[in-house]
Amino acid sequence: MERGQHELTFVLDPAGGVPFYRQIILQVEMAIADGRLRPGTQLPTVRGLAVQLQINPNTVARAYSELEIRGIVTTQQGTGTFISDQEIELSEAERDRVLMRLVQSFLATASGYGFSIGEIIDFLTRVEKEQSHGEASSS
Amino acid sequence: MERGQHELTFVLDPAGGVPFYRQIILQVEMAIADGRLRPGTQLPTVRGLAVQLQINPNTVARAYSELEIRGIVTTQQGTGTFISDQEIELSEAERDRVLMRLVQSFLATASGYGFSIGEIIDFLTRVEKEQSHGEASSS
Amino acid sequence: MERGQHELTFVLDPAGGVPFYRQIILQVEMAIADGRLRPGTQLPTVRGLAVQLQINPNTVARAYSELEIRGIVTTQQGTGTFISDQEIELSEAERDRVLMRLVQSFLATASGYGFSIGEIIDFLTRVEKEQSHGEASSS
Amino acid sequence: MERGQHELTFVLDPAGGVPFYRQIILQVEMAIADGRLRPGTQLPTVRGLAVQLQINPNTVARAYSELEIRGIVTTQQGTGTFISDQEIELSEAERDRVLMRLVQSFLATASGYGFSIGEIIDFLTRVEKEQSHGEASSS
DNA sequence: GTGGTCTAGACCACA
DNA sequence: GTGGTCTAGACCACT
Repeated sequence: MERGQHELTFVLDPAGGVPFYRQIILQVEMAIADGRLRPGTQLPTVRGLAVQLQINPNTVARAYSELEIRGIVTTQQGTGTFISDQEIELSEAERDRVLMRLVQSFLATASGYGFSIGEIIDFLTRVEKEQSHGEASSS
Repeated sequence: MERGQHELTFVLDPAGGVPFYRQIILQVEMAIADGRLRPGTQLPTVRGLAVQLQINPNTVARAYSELEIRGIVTTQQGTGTFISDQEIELSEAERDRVLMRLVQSFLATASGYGFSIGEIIDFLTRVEKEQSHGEASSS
Repeated sequence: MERGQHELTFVLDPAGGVPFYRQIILQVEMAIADGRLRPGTQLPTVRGLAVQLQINPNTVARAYSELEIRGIVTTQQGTGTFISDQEIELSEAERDRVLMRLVQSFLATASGYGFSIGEIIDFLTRVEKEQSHGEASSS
Repeated sequence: MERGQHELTFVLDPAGGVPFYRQIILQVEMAIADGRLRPGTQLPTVRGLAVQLQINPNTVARAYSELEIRGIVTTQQGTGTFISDQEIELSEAERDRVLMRLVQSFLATASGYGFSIGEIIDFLTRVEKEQSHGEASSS
């Protein structure tokens, strides 16, 4: 039985114009979002991932460094890079306000492309199902 | 689930790395595929849209010129830019890819604040209800 | 009459072990903190500052890029780098909590070095005076 | 304004780029200059301090060894590390430089959240009052 | 002209 | 072994 969503393998798409370092960042973020990467987990070493992805170590370092600035990972000189504890403690009210702002800006963008809220909800629901599916089948 | 919007409003997202001119192109294309923009309709003037979006007129001009090269719009010197008769086909997969990109970057941000997909869906559902209420009473 | 604090000139100290890019970041932050740099102001161009400081453009770019990730500056492709509008709107209660956290961690560190709160207040008061002095004398 | 603290507690700041071993060295030096650490006093064991600070024992060892090289502490095999008789002079300017560095990085962060120096001073003054109250009642 | 990305490679600092 | 900094230089994309 494959372990599915629980393994983290980075894949780069040279086409599409999305820069490598941004692809790495996105994949780390998504992996955290759906639970494949948990706080404390060590990321691949800069050099290791560079070899695996066949790219320059600087490019990996850049991705990791941006993740660190955003507080998503923590890096310890000479030790490695780890997923942070992610404690953005916000009060309930504050959380709602933040979510409101995020959603509003997202909806504005999405509706510029002609997507309706209903469509977006459908899409998210599908994504959610896939996620829980992955978790359920891998245990 | 019903699709699309009834008005055409350009929205630029400075983040995400997608260049402005490409965002404009995509939004025009999707609006045509959508039926929000019909053949013969005039697009905003270069200068007008530039002011509205707070960007350099050259950027708008570049988007329009690329749209013209693709045969999607026609420019009439001194008159304006108009949607041509050209059909635009956007497969469901195409649309999904765009939505996927939008949703991914949104989810990445939101999960950084500790919001789960479920939570976001709930929130969106609430927003949707409010909206349909608003529409119902205003029609 | 010299304009004093109102001019922004970057100075790098090769000694001291503080990396160049961090020195640049610090100087931008301090300039914002004491009002020499206001929202909307354009920073020197990457290449321009690199020449002026006699360092590699990449190093300046790195500093700017970190400032952008932190939301302190905004960069527009092909246009330049600008001080952001800095709208971190927080409720009063939230503000207090954030300040409390910042101060606590700062005090913990400072007291590790043997500084008392009184000493720190004295120091800050001196800094504040110098700032208002600068502003007053330059008008 | 009275100076210093009565207890010696090491505090590490992972941010700011100052390596751990150097932070430890500085804190020991300042504690000696301060009178919080007197000749003959035993420092925490390498292993003990490492556990307490949640860092690698090698890092503590490196700090101690550098302190020994400078003649500031003496290591007695199998017994421990002790403060030597060596006087440490820290000029006012020296102290100020350290405080300046601490305050600068703190102000940069705080001003990023929109806090002014005045506000911070007010807050610190309140904290100071509470502390002296606490001390008064507990003595 | 502006900034962005990536490479190659050197050298350093930390654990 | 780990990550961090800096350089030099190429090439691209946007305004």
